[in-house]
Amino acid sequence: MNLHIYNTLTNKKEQFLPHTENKVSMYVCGPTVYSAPHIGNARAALVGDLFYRLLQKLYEEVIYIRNLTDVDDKIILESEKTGVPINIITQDVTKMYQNEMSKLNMLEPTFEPKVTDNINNIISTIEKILNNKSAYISENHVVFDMDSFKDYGSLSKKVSDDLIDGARVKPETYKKNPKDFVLWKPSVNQNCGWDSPWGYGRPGWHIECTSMIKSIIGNEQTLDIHGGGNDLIFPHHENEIAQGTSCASAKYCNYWFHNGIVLVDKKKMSKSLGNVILVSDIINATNPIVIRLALMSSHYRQPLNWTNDTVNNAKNIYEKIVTSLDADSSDVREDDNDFLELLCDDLNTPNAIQYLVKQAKDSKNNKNLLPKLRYNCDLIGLKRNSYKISVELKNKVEHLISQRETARQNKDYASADQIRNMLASMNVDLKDGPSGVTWKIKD
RNA sequence: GGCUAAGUGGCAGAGUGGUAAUGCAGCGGCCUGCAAAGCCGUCAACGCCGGUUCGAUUCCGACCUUAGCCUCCA
Repeated sequence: MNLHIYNTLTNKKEQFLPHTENKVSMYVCGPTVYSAPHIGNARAALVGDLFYRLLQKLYEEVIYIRNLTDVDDKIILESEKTGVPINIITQDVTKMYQNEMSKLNMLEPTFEPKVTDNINNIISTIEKILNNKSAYISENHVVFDMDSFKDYGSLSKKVSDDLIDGARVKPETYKKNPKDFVLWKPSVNQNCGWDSPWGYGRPGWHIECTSMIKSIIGNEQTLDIHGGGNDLIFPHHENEIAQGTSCASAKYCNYWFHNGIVLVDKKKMSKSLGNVILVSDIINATNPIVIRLALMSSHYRQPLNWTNDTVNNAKNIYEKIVTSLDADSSDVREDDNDFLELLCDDLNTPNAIQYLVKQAKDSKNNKNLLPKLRYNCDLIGLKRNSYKISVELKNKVEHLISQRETARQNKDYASADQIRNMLASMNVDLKDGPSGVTWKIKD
């Protein structure tokens, strides 16, 4: 089975071929840990997670790297604003992020590097770039020299002059060219800086990714897949290509994927608009697996407009699948290549979900489909929530149900309905089926 | 202004050179004390204008609209 990925580099869907047979390396830009994760962070992580799950099915060895940016102006700003020390902010947010991603059933990446653990690697990558004469030192900054890199714009398809036409590039006195970007900058903040050959300072934004990738896969290796939100294409990933090409002789990366952003009311989520939806807000109100499904409901490259309907839709689909799975307590699994094939088509999750719904429906008349349905749910990370139902709760529920049954037999429907409402308020869902009453905890 | 995408029923969202899945909502029915679930049936859409073609929603071009990027951003 061949995986096809839409490559931002070529703007085409291409067959994926790993640089080294049966070994795949993938890097996905993780969050800057300065504030609580939002739904956009979750979407990016989910796309990485789905590619990772798929690659693991297809290849023997898969390295999945997702970084944590714990050095950044925004973090320093947050610390100055709140008075909370930088390392406390980054630790707390990191914990929050990891915890929430795990609730959304994201697999742990193979590596989860942090900038603060990689300062030496970053310094040595910058030295390589300087040695290759692709950067210069100016006013205590190390600056990437865009004159040394002719392919700039290959990813974003932006022609050089357009960048200046926007007239929003602030010309800095230490830059020879407005397109040049900072690899290392001086730091006045005693709480955020490291000694370097260029004085006390800290890395620029872009260099960390390249440096951490190279430190894991090797400086002269080509990364197979690099992903992230499409708002990172320019300038972040463009700059990564520039520096990643200038610190080694190998090609930097073969395949680039970019996920669309999450819109709220058809507008980009942003703090200034005040429409940011936090992961914590929604996974407390809704089953995280439903949220996961909702995030998969549109193709990853499309913008995803987040509305109540997005969630309701996912809830309904989840219910259907779960109802079918509940029909059988077995946990036999069986490969389903038809399903895998849908995912191999550039991660076509809407199609895959459609397939699942149909499979769930068909399995009602054909129990032989259940092992495949289970396998497919596992593959995309749709797991059941396992509720710990205490003995007390179980007894209480069953006692109330038997009271209700008595009432029903006596045609005392007012009491029966009252008990059903009481159970509903305990999050217990009743169904009066042909073979008696069944109940479950609502997800 | 430049660049990149996208425009499908009430909503969400697939797909295709021969008029179009699926889910939700709606409507009608079966079932039910009622409900939920389930089942059956049903209504309804391819931005606009040209071109290519026997035939386009699907390919090509213009236009319009929307979103994103060009400044931190997943």
